[in-house]
Amino acid sequence: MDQFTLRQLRYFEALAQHGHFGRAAEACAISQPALSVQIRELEETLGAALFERSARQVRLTGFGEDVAAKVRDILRGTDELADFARLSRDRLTGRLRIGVIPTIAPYLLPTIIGDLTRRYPGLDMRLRETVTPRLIQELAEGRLDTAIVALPVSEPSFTEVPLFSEEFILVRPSGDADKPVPNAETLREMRLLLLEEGHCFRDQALSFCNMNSSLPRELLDGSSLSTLVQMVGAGIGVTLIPEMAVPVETRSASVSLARFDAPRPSRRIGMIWRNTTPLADQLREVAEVVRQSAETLAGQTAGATACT
Amino acid sequence: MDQFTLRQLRYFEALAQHGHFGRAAEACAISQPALSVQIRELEETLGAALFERSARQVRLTGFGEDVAAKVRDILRGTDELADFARLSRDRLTGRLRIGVIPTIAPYLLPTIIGDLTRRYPGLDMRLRETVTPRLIQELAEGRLDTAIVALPVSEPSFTEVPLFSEEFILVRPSGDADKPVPNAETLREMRLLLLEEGHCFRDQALSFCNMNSSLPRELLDGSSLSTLVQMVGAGIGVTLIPEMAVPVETRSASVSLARFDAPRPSRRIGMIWRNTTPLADQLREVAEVVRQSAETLAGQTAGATACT
DNA sequence: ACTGATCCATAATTTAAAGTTATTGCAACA
DNA sequence: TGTTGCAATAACTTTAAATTATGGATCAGT
Repeated sequence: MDQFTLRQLRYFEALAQHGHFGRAAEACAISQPALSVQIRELEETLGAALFERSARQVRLTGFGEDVAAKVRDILRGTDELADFARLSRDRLTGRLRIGVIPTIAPYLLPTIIGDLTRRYPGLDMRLRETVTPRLIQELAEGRLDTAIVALPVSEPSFTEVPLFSEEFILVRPSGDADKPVPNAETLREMRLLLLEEGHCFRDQALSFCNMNSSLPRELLDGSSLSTLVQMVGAGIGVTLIPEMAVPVETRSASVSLARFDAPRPSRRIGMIWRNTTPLADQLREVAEVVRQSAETLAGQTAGATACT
Repeated sequence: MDQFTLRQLRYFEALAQHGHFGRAAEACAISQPALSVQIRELEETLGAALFERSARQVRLTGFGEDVAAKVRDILRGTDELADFARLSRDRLTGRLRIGVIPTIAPYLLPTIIGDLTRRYPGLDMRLRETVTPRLIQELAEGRLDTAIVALPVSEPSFTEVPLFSEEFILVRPSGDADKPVPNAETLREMRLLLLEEGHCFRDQALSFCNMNSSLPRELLDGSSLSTLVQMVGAGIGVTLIPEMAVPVETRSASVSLARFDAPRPSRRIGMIWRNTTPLADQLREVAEVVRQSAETLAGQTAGATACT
């Protein structure tokens, strides 16, 4: 009899309240002897009598009263825990840490933050924007719950679900508007402005041109799509940006936009999480919300990208 | 699986701390499968995963972290309860409600309060002074833990332990100092001042004179021994006071004291408590402390009562 | 004072919970 | 591609907690 049990504390509270073994036992839905035994064992564990049993009534001892106060606190704590668990059940709750790559975050987040907050009130959403390798590392270390990145990631310990695809749009100085749209080969001959190393979008663009990322090339690296578009506007070169970035990034710059001819370059965006995460079910829901948000966003964007 | 157990919460805390089933199980001094099962059952009870088990580590989920905080509170509460019980064990502790009759209280209490406080530090002593019938009622109702009264009480549901006997001292106007000490019969002819009805000492005094308490008599009732002695000093009559009251009550009054000849009137003072009280062992200790206090007091008093 | 009713404790037994050892299965890593 | 580390599962044993039945004390009413 090393330690008391919660069950004993519940029985104790019932007996303290009813002052009667039979009725307290009934309230606990057990037989009277079961209650007697548990109370006796609790008293043995604590080393002192909790109740004084006289012929007509059962009442708390002074010690019992002190114990009752502490027991109340403990049981209220367990009730709170049970309530908390019940409220959290089958509901995305608490903290959700989402990582997003920089070439998606500025365009998608404003929409999905609103949608997710509406869908999951009370959710403590924490967002992190950084490049894919960091997201992968933080996800693996359990410092993120999920990430929105370009697929495939091909980490066997991660689950990937596709969200949507987006094309790459050519951004040229406005004077080039009437020139023919280059294909992958001709694009290779042009001064192509790209994001600095580490960004997956840089590799995706280079891959479209069949160029090796690590080869030393004569290109200027920008730290954001916004910068790249500004540089194009200044006539320094051309660049590619993902479809989703078009409305935001070309709002104020005087550049011309063009879709490529087939095979059009594009990338697949998806959500990833650890295979082992217990949030998988909820994350699938989140993915669906994000997919719909992106779809809506693409619809609104369609007009702005009527650029060929 | 209605509710979780304290055991599960302790295992949960261990696993949260160690992040490893094997080591946590070792810390809990159980086998690893036992821990696995209890954690699984806790998760089922709460309705959500508490840990994410990946190949190389076990870590808390967001939900698990929230639960861990609440579990900490609960377990600290149980620790406190266990500590409290351990400290209280085999030690008179908490509240002790002692009733004392008015013809004892003023003389004995100053001494025994000190002695008991010294003997049981931290004891929350609560004293009540009233007449025996009330003490008996409150004791029976559980509103007192024990009482110091004149024996016998002869309540079958109470245990009595004798503490000491004390003689009744005759108090006469100082002018009567040289008169012969009356016996029970001659005392009956004198104007005897007594406490009002309800005080046992009144009955004891009348009993000494073989007088019936309820008979209409020409006597003045005082509400305290102090008043009676003052009245005697004013020459209104004579009275009896218990030995123990002598030093206090005759300090400033000009009265003469006399012991009776045999058979000397006296009364036995004792402690009583409910047969069912779980404090019986400790109350026996308390009785011994009180007995010794009274003995010491009687020794100091002896000189002042050298009055015959 | 006997009698019946009330009520808690104890005993014997059954049922449920928790623990054990042995084994399987999955990932990670060399 | 084994090998290893670690948690899950299975089969079984032990311990804990329940049940029903019974006993003994106390109080109330005849």
